[in-house]
Amino acid sequence: MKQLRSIKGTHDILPSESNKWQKLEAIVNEVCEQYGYHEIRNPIFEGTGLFSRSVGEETDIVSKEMYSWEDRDGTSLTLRPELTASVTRSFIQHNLGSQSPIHRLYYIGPLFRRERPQKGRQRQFHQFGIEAFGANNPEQDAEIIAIAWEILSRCGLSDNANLNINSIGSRECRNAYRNALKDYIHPYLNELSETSQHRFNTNPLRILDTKSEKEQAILKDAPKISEYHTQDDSIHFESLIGFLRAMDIPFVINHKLVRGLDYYTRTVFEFNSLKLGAQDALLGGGRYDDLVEALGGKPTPGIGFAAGMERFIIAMEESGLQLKGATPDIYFVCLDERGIASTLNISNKLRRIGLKVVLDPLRRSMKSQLREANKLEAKFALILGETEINDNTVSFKDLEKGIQKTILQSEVINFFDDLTN
RNA sequence: GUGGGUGUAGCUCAGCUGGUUAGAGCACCUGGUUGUGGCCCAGGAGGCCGUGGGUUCAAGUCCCAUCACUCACCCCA
Repeated sequence: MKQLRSIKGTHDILPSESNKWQKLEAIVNEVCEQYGYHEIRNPIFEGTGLFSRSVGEETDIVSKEMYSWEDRDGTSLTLRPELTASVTRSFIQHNLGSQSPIHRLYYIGPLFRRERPQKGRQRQFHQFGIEAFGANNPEQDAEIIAIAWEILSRCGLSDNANLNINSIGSRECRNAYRNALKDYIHPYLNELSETSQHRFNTNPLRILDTKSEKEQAILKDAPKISEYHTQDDSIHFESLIGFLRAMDIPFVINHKLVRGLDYYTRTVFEFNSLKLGAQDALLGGGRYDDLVEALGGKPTPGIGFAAGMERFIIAMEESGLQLKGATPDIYFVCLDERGIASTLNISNKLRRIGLKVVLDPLRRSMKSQLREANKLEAKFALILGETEINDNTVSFKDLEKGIQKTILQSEVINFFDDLTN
């Protein structure tokens, strides 16, 4: 039989890694709550239409990367390839907008895209992200970016990440700009790559972030989207820039930053890591003022970001982060079958006063058990053997200092209470 | 989907131009007198050399195929 292994592009997060994940999740939870954002948990799969309508039929994500299948009743279902669509669906479905004018949400969870795996890119991967519905003022944009910056900082990544921001304007701005850009590109159309030629018709703005040097050269003198901003677009963007400066968040304005999902309006931004390979986008997001309405809700502005957790973890490791898992306070060494019941009983009482207690279910020798205690970096050992059983005592050993003493079994809890206070 | 690189023990790797029972370090297990960890010492376990074909007296080593992993294109977080 062929050896069982995880599916291509999926991976197991083993205990040696999971402490990093827990650390990252703890930072996300803490920072989001500090800003008044609350967690939302959505289903892993949704109706396929949700994503084609929000993310965009022509995007790569929808057109070639989704895991979709037909359910038994014939409806098309899809493993979620991103979360803004789900959160927005949820926002509309539960009519959250009428419960309060502002909704600030965050999420952590797995996503699925059928891409060729490489460093920082998996088929099942994880993102955390936030979404704020209801406010179209630039201070909301600033708050979103500030949260991103704060999380990056607490993960030790802010020194090695660049923030790029741009405004792709409102709908009327983009319509005008799209025409101007097409007029500019049209004479060079034959020199463009096949994908760019295709995008010329489907989504010409995407041509802007091509990596092809030849195409970049052609685009050098292309019109800038900022020249087509409406007055409100300009005010919004300028205000945001002022707010970012006020918060000392460093950024670069990148006129060519356009993002791959169709629902963005006005502010778009991206944090790129210097510590990653080709997949260097750590976190990206933007405003989506038309999305709620497009999915059938009342017109409601929104803005959010999503961050790649695998990429965060890699970048944190590259930055030299060493995280130790939790180590036991006490390793309970039991040397006699008659003592097992007492060992279990005392251990539970110790755990109830908040201590981490580990014991050996293999009935191994003293030497083996203490070696294990040492390996686990336990602070103390408790030893229960024949003599202790006869005396109703237990031996206490400080494994760092090597000091040992005998205490009555009835006094163990008090002893540790005193010791740890 | 398209390229490049790599597949030998749990991990990191060695194995010269094909030649006996395939090695090291780390990790793991057990011991080093009655019940005491780290260091040290001794021993042990663990490999169909990714898989399938081929060439050869002989293949971990050469050839072909295939699969997997990986990096890059692409895409994005």
